[in-house]
Amino acid sequence: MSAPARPRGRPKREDRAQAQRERILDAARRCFVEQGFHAASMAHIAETAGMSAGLIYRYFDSKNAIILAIIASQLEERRERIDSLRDIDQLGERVLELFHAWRHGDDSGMNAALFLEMSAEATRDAQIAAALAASDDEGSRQFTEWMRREATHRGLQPDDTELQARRLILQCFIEGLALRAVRQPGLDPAFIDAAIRRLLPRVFDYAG
Amino acid sequence: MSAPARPRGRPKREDRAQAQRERILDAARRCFVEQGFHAASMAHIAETAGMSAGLIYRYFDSKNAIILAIIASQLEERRERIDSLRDIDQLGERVLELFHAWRHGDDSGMNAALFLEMSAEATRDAQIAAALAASDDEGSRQFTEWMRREATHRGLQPDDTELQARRLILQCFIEGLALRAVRQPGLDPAFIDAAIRRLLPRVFDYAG
Amino acid sequence: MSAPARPRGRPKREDRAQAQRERILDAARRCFVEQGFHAASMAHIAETAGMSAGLIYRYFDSKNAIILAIIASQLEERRERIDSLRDIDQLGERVLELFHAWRHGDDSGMNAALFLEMSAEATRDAQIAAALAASDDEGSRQFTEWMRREATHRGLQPDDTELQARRLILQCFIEGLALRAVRQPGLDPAFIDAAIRRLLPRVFDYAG
Amino acid sequence: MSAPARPRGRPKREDRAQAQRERILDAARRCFVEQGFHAASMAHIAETAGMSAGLIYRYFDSKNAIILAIIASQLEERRERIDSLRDIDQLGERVLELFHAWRHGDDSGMNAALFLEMSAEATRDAQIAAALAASDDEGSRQFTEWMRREATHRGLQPDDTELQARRLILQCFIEGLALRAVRQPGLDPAFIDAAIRRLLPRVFDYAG
DNA sequence: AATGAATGAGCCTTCATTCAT
DNA sequence: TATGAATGAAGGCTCATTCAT
Repeated sequence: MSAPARPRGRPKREDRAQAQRERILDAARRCFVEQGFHAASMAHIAETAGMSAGLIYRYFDSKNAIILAIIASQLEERRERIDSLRDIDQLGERVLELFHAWRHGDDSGMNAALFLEMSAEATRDAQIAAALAASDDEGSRQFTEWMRREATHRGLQPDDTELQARRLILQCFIEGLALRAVRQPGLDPAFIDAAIRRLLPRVFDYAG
Repeated sequence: MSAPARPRGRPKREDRAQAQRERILDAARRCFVEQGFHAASMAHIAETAGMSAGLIYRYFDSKNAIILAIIASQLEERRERIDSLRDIDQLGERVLELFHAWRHGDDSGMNAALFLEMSAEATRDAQIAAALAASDDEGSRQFTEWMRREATHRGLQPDDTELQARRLILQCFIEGLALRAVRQPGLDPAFIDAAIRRLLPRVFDYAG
Repeated sequence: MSAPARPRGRPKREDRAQAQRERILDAARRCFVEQGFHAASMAHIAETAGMSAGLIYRYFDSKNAIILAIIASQLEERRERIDSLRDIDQLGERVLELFHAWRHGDDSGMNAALFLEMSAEATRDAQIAAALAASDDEGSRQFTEWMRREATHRGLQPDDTELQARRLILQCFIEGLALRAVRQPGLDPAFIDAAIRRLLPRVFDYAG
Repeated sequence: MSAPARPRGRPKREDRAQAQRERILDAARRCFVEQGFHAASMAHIAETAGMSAGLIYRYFDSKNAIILAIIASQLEERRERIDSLRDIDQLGERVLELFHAWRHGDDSGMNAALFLEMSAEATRDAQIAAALAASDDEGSRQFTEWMRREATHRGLQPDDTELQARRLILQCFIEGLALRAVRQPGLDPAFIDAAIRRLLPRVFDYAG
């Protein structure tokens, strides 16, 4: 009864450590975005985080551990993003928002270049590959569930094959937007909006 | 008979130099695919190319110059790919072929991880960004032209806005497949084929 | 009854400090044996001692001070070992016991590798060199005295030159056993026992 | 026929590489003697060798490889020392010479502190332990053979147990001298000579 | 008295690049 | 043209030591 409480008094130790970890992750994200995983040095990350290089190693075992932590945090965000997805009308907005976040980065450090690089890195790092695969699996399941609920809500009963095809199309389209965000930073969002409005009704079989 | 008949009396000098450059680029492509831009060392590239590290610098100013040259060569390939695109029925096949090449690599060293990494690199390197942007522009124009010809051939006259939306959707979908190739190397091609067969008719407004 | 009766009213302060010092020295000995002087980290010593790294510095000025203290404590042990040496028949047993202690370590942390390492360190550290030299001097004197008593007891009167030669031979043999303990950890003690039984009578001129 | 010759012309490549390796080993030996294995930095070794730190890695895989190479070279020397051992009268001289070399170092870098430290290191490094064990085995065999020849020459036929005991006594004595060389650098060689003259006849059962 | 967060110097190693041959 | 030895600048990481709490 008294254990999980401790709201008052002193959060201290644990909390501070967590704050430091966040500080490091924030700095690392910024550096990775600017320079890439390999080009960003621990010294630069430390400087960005406003601490000594050695101190980072009290909170992370290695540079690779930082990369993995960043990946984990981004996966967490994606989970929340899908979780909070309401009806189908909101989907388009959300995709557009994602494009914005990818281009400019948001508070959470979501960024398209980082997304691409970590994906490429999966080819060479088994830990990263495993983390991404696990996350993709969960994300797919989550999104498929959402699609099913949506369809039911509209009185439809699409079979699983159908749903999986829709999911793959959407997933590729959205992830393809990450590439656009990176390679065509000046791309007009209105243009993307138009494409979304054209694509979604056709994918979900309803009159746009 | 004796080779493609080099214009007589012509400087064989330049040919040799060009051959050396190709040899280096081939080796570099292979190394970059295996290890990534930054992790691949000049020594390893030289070894793969069967020459000394120093010699590479007679043909390329720096490691970065090699990266740029590889990007340029890949753009060239894309041009050819679009150029040789025939009717709309072929489009699906081609996309599937591309997915295969991305996953397993083909002779030309086309590879999804490399594609992602070079895209991410554009964020940090102006030269790369410019090269990619120029190529994307050309590719878009090329593909739009192809779509227009196709439509005309089928007795339609889609307006430009329409065509651009279609192009963006397709581009994102295809480039998104690069991410799938990298993050989900075990993905069944038949599944992708199904998605393509579902997507294309809807994008191009014809009965699949 | 209540412990060895600490002089009444005396500062228990100093006792506690002494206890802490011992705790640290014990831990350090263990770590040095396992990893060597330089490879053993203060953090590891602290952990082994069950205290924080910072606290060690309240009791020792530096890592080097710990090393010196350990050396001093081992010299003290040697003094006791020679002091308690009875007749010549016991000498062989004692040497064998020493070999065992060197190989497996005993409570006091006596260990051959540590012995060798501290000897080598004397080459580079004047303080260590001085401490070892002083101790060796005392040990030699002590042992020579013991030999003289022994001889007298058996009705002999060996001259000093004679005694010094014997001492040097024995000292080298015994210290050489430290090297064997380290380089040949599987060496059969019975074999060493045989060598001892052969050597001692010849060195001390009596019928084994 | 022509292969192994190549005395004239250009030794070049191979020879230069070997010379560089020697240069590095010499420098490393000096540094290790001065500062110990762990305390000696690659930078310092490089400086002593008159080259850049990076270059060392063209000739040795790691710092540890240098240590192993030094050990190997010292073992080689020992082999030659035993090989060239003639009659028993020479043995005493040789032991004394060894003591000198240990104290002052000779061309080959033989040095007692280094000998002790590498022995201690065997406790923690399996590769070193294996190298030393193999060498000790060979050395013992070699020396036992020499003793047998010697005995035969003098018309004796000691059994193997006998020879092994003698060998162990001598080995310990000699290796113990290494400790003396380190801990008592001012020790008078005449004194050691006396001990040797007293020990050898007793160990080999002849009238000194 | 005790903690452990924090620092900064230094370590081993790698690598793009240059240059004498 | 071609080699590969050589360099020097980092890079990731460790650790003795200090200090605020």
